[in-house]
This record gives sequence, structure tokens and C-alpha cells, in this order.
Amino acid sequence: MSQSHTDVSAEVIEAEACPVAEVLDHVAGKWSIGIIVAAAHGPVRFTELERAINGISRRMLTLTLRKLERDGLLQRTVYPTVPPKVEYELTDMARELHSTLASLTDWAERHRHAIAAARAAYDATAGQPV
Amino acid sequence: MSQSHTDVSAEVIEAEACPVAEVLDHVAGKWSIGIIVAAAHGPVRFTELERAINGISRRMLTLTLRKLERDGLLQRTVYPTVPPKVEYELTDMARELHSTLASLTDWAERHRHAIAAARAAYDATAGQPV
DNA sequence: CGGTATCCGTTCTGATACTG
DNA sequence: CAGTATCAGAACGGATACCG
Repeated sequence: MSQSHTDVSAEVIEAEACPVAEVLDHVAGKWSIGIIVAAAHGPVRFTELERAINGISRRMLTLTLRKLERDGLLQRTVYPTVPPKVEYELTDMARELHSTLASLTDWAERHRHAIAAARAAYDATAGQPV
Repeated sequence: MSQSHTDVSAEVIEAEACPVAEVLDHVAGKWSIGIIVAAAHGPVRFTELERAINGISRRMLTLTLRKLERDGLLQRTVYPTVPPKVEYELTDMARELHSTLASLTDWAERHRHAIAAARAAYDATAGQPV
């Protein structure tokens, strides 16, 4: 990093954007948020998540779960019972993230329509339909 | 929405996660955040962004710029001067987002080490090195 | 200056099938 | 119940070259 701070902007990018981008890269997977939200109110089991998220494949659920676990956002607990039982619970860190995500949710909700409108306008103006 | 609230989780997902996921899908591109941050302190030109973000290709810059513009996050102004001049500026909506992103940045900074540690621990425990 | 077009490798996702 | 394995297709991202 820092190969010659010829201009200030570059520093801003490196100082602010990188950490977030890195985190978001892990949080912004197509399903991560859904899982964090679903696990926010307590430990959840694999199948519960599968049903709750509706649309996610077993594969993606597993992959996303692993990624979140690896990043220390999810704690995985295995109960060696006869029918296997595994519970996923948010770590403190993730719970904080969940709170933080709230303002983003809020922003998203508040501007959802504006975004949709902007998109429609853009498509109508720039990408003249066939 | 609401296809039969058999269980609460599903509703939470549909009510909260979807809009955010949708938004984050647009904001979480590898470069979107960088551009938003870089444009936060005023209108920027194409080339400025290209230099500021360092590592981005012309193609990705254009694509990301278009995406953000389409979503109404960026306003593109073309000055029909002899050497073409185009400026990109955050819309009010995007400026709000930028503020919101701050808490996420904060979270990321505060837990960066914890995440790295968790990852290292996970790799050491679960994915026994060759 | 500010793009667009094309090629190409990598990553992400989903569908399906099998297992401890 | 809670995964893992494999495969194929779509989307993403980078490099390069050309254009108004």
C-alpha cells in the first residue's frame, strides 16, 4: 500500500474504503445478511435457516454459514445427539453488526422507492427500449 | 410478500433482509464503496476516480459508475467542452448512505483484528494445513 | 478526456445426488 | 438432521484495443 501519495483522495480510499470493503465483501454475500437477521433473535438450526430464508440452496447455506463462522460472526454448536443437531448463534461481534446494519436497513427502506424510480428513469432515458 | 406466515423468521427475512440485500448488492460491488467515498467530498472527474481508486480498471470504473448512476446514487454531469469533461457527484440519497456507511466503517475498524484472529483460528482448527 | 467493445479466466450460484 | 460432492451456467473482474 501507499506507493506515493501523490494525491489525497488515494489516501482516503486506502484509509476508509478498504476495511469496509473487506468486511462488506464478507457480509454482502447474497445470503449473509439474511442469515444474520434470521439468527439475530437466538440460536437457529440448519433446517430452520433453510426454511426461513426460502430460496437459498443447501449448498449456499452451508458455504455462507462457514464463511460467517470463519469470520467469527457465527458460533456453531454441534450436539452429538442421535439425530444430529447443530445450532448457529451470532457472536457479540455479529450482534453489534446487526445493530449497525439497522441503519442501513433503514436507509434502504426509506429510499427503496427512490432507487426503483431512479432505475426506471435511467432505463427509460439512457437505454431506450427496443 | 407474506405467503403464509407459518413462522416468524420468514417474515423477518422478507421484511428486513430483502431490501438491504438488494441495496447492498448494488453498494457492495468491489468498487462501489470506494467510489462513494471518493466522491463524498465533492464532484470528481472520471480520471480523478481512476487515479484515486488505484487498482480499478477503466471497465470496472465505468460499469460501477453506471450502476451507481442508475440507482440514483450518483449524478453524472457532462460538460460539452472541447476536451470532454464529466463530473460525478453524490446525490442527497447517496450522501445519506455515506453517513450510514460510517457506522459500518467504524464497526469494521473496531473488529478488524478480531475478524482476522477468528479467521486464523478457524483455519488452524478446522482446515488443518497440509 | 471519457468512454466502449472484446476476450478470457475466476468466482458465485443453483440443481442434483449422495452420506454419516 | 446436517451436511458434502460434482457439474454446469451466469455473473464478475481484469487486460487490451479502439473510438467520439
